[in-house]
Amino acid sequence: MPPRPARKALNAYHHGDLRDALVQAALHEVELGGPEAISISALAKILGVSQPAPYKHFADRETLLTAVTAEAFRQFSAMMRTAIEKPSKQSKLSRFAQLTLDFGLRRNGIYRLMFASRTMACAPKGSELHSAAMETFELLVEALEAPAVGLLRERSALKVWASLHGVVMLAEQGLLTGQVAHVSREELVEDIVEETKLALSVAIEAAGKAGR
Amino acid sequence: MPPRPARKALNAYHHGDLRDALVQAALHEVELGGPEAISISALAKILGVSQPAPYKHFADRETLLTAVTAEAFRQFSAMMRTAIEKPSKQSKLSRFAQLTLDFGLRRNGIYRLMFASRTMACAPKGSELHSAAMETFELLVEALEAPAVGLLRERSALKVWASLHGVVMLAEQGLLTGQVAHVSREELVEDIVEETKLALSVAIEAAGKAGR
DNA sequence: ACCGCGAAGTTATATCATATTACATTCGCG
DNA sequence: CGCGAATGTAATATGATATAACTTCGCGGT
Repeated sequence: MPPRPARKALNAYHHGDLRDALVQAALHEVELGGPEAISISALAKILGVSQPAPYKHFADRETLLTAVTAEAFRQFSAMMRTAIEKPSKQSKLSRFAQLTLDFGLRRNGIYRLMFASRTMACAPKGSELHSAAMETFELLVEALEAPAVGLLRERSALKVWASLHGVVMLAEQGLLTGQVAHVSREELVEDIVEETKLALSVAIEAAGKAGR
Repeated sequence: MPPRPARKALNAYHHGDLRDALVQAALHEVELGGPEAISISALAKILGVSQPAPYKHFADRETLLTAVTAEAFRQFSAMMRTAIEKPSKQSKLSRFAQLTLDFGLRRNGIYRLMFASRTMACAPKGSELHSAAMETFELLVEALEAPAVGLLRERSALKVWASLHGVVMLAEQGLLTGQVAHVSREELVEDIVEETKLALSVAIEAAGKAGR
């Protein structure tokens, strides 16, 4: 999927690249106010075009949301790709996990768009959005650095993802209370990472013995 | 907190218990269409009152959403309370986990309202809503059936909750793919439960030795 | 060089939801 | 019984989504 031609501004009448500008501006809005903050008319005003102009590029608000979400996944993936390829003392999984936590809290609006909105739930398999999300998941599987024993690896990846997601959501919702509240979120995530690695290596060991 | 007086319908003019009726009707709508499906005017029409009538009971849409969410937590808690007190072959934790999964998928609209909406993120500590959510968390801690070793227990509860939440969200979003997709969600959850119990008992053992 | 088509804008407008204001009805209490 | 507070209605302002009909302009073919 080659990136859109990205034409330059043509003149005062034709914006030139309204479609892309809409997605970028929307991402910015979402970052501040979450998915529900996206308003077609507000975006049009920001970009200095008439209110119905966006409808030339997106059939409705939902369609725009979907495109924005897909773009968010691409940016997220790019960030993660960079992070896990950079040499480091920490394991790839640890970096992936910590970065996810950081992203989830710092850019919570976008995080919610990606992982907690109806938009994702409605994305049909094979859609641009669904594919972008699956690529992100593949990155996590890669970060596990486990030998390709299929099911085990995927299951571990799933559990890490699920746990990370849970920590982000609960933290954001102020539900990390009691003594747990005094443990840093980073430690909590590291805990999850270590537990996952341990469980995975034990499982692989067991699978190896059984297979022998 | 005693339940509201629940007055009977008085006459044609005064509805009698519009506030409660609004919350119940809203819950029904959310179950079908998720948090964003709540519309004040639609609810008014359904209940046969004028469009601005709801504003006598809720300052704005947000306030109504908050009340609906709190009610959802109460219903959820009541369901869980019943489930974990009923004698059964399965452990309390297992029943809690499986029921959560079931609730999260069957009544996903309400689940999202409770665990994936901005409403929760905005609830200040000490609010009716925040308290209701914390009570639910307390139930989970109880379901762990672990000796009161403080931090360890809370941390385990947190991880179970996070993982469960993640599985529900990922399942709903169609991201349980690959071979994992062929493992039933119930097995996945049981897996999480067993892993949690194991990790907790190991940790308690270790803590016991260290303390001795 | 021109012409015409289609892409990408515009203005105008319909519809609908939120929210407020001013007014009406009824409950319940002294 | 009568008065005030609670709870309803009618009317209206505001703002968002979405569509329709019209305008502008780039571009490709002749």
